[in-house]
Amino acid sequence: MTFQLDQFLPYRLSIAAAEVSRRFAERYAAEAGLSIPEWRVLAHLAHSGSVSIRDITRRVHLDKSVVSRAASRLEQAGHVAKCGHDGDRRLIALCLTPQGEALMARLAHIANDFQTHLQDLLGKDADAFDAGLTRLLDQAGRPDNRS
Amino acid sequence: MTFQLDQFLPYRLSIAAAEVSRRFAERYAAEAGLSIPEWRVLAHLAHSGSVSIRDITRRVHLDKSVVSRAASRLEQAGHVAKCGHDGDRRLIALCLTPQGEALMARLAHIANDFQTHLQDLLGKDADAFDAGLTRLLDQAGRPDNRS
DNA sequence: AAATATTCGTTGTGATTGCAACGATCCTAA
DNA sequence: TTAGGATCGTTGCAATCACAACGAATATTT
Repeated sequence: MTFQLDQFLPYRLSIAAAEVSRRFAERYAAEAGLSIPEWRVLAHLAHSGSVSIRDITRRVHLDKSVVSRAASRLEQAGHVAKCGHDGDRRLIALCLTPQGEALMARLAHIANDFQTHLQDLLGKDADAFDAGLTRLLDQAGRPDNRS
Repeated sequence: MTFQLDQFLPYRLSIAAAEVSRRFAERYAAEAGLSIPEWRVLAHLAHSGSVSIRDITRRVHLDKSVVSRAASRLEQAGHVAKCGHDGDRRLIALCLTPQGEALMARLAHIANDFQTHLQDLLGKDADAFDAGLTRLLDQAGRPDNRS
């Protein structure tokens, strides 16, 4: 039974993802000193308006403790404000401050550039690659409701 | 400037890789109680014969401290033996024990099944998806010589 | 309404990671 | 030959993560 690790899809996928993330993280770390969780929280807030930590946790694939601490750091940096939620006092409504919006505008530009760069790199395989990702992600979200 | 995190390629890639790895890790953790680094070291040894930690570090995309500790655990579990290298006494020659080979035979079967499962899931996009991964990985290995 | 269960965000904890020393060994050049 | 530098594997350390426990607030059940 032969087995070649470097032809094994989960391995290749993992290395590719780590490398792509590392490269992109370099850029927004240089721009704003953000960690990966901080970037994700910020990016999610950018197109979701006011959201609770629970919502972010669910949509952004991070543990709630990670989101909580990332949100605190973002708040301390002045990018995010924590307003109490109206109806449910357990919830916290996170939203971007004007400063956070300005930062996110710059980051969105960087992100879109990076995405374009990747699509160029993928060339003719770009569409099928993305379709494949969709299939893997659909399968992922299916069975467990993530604790 | 609109930005949708869940259409952003590095993010999608990262989630997909994490999910695929998690699923596969479930299987070999159930079979042998291995961590991801331990699995990678074992899998690399399976088709590389006797190798040093340095070699594994380079080919398997893990820090040398991680490889070192994984190798120690594998040795303690009896899957791997550390023989001194012939010419260079700085190097360590890692190789599978018979027990390690037997384990790896079972794991190779599990891995190949999983790979087949993923390819079925990808369907007609499988080839292009793999080609895309190759492009991303080629780009990755290019510029820096990884410390 | 009272009691119980569930959910929210935070915080504590053990394990793991990445990075930087460190001794030991080997290589290179004077 | 010998001194200076490079490389090997290990280990120490700070930062981070996953998971559990917790108080507070809300839902649900009786």
